[in-house]
Amino acid sequence: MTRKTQPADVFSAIAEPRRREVIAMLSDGEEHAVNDIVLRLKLAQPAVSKHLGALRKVGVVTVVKRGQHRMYRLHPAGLKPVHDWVKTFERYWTHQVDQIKQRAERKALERMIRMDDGSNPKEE
Amino acid sequence: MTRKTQPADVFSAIAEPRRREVIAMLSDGEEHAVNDIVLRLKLAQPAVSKHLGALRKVGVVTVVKRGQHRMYRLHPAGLKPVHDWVKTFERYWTHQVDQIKQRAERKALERMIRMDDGSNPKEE
DNA sequence: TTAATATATTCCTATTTAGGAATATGTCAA
DNA sequence: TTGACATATTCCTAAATAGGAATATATTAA
Repeated sequence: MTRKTQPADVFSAIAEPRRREVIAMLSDGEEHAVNDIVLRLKLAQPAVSKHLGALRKVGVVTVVKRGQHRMYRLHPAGLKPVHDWVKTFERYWTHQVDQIKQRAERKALERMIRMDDGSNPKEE
Repeated sequence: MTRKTQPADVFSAIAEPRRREVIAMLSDGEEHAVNDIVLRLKLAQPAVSKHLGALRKVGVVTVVKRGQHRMYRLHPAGLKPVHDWVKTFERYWTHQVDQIKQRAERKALERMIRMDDGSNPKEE
């Protein structure tokens, strides 16, 4: 897992494009041996093991020993924190965008009229 | 923005916890001056400017000059790539989990019976 | 113009971390 | 046991990057 310090949270874990590739490959819901991933993604074996270790540490994949292979499988629940976080912004690109923008613009206008430059931390 | 090299994509941009705090603060949909954010999040001003620069570069915030202030506003559409990506896994933690698991286990069993150790890249 | 305020940028440094090379560990087959 | 294969780990190095300090830039006020 690239030495000692690994992404501590799932947001950092998925920031790595290769790890998203690994996730994509595992998103068929099936088990895959490390070497399958090595061949498919054309990465070095240690690199794959490290990425899988990182994903495992944040709960995005699980592993079982099966013979001399370690079979990795996606554990999608590990991605739920990301989903929940970004889902709170979903409404912005659906129908409520206009309302929100209008509210913001109205308030901004108020501020301009009042000449309130924000140097007083009264908003806190 | 922390020197020259900045997160090139939105996944890396939101990996930073402070930047998610900035996003949270802007998620009221209104404009905020840099100094508002400095005061609210208790970060140094250069740090905030750098984070805002990173978020702007990936399209998560927009900025307008207003007097001597730069007013930043959330641009939620910039988060859509993350949303779209993670949304493809939504089904896993809803109702279809069992079907997928069962299919995976059936296939895994086939592999075991065939003693297919995966050393032949026939899956490609 | 000068001073004050708001923000951005540059330089520097420390930390994080991805990848390569080599090696270690573990499992199976002969 | 020995050898082949599968995977993990360690060591090293290079790149990315967060933050601090100092400075630059821009805008407004006097």
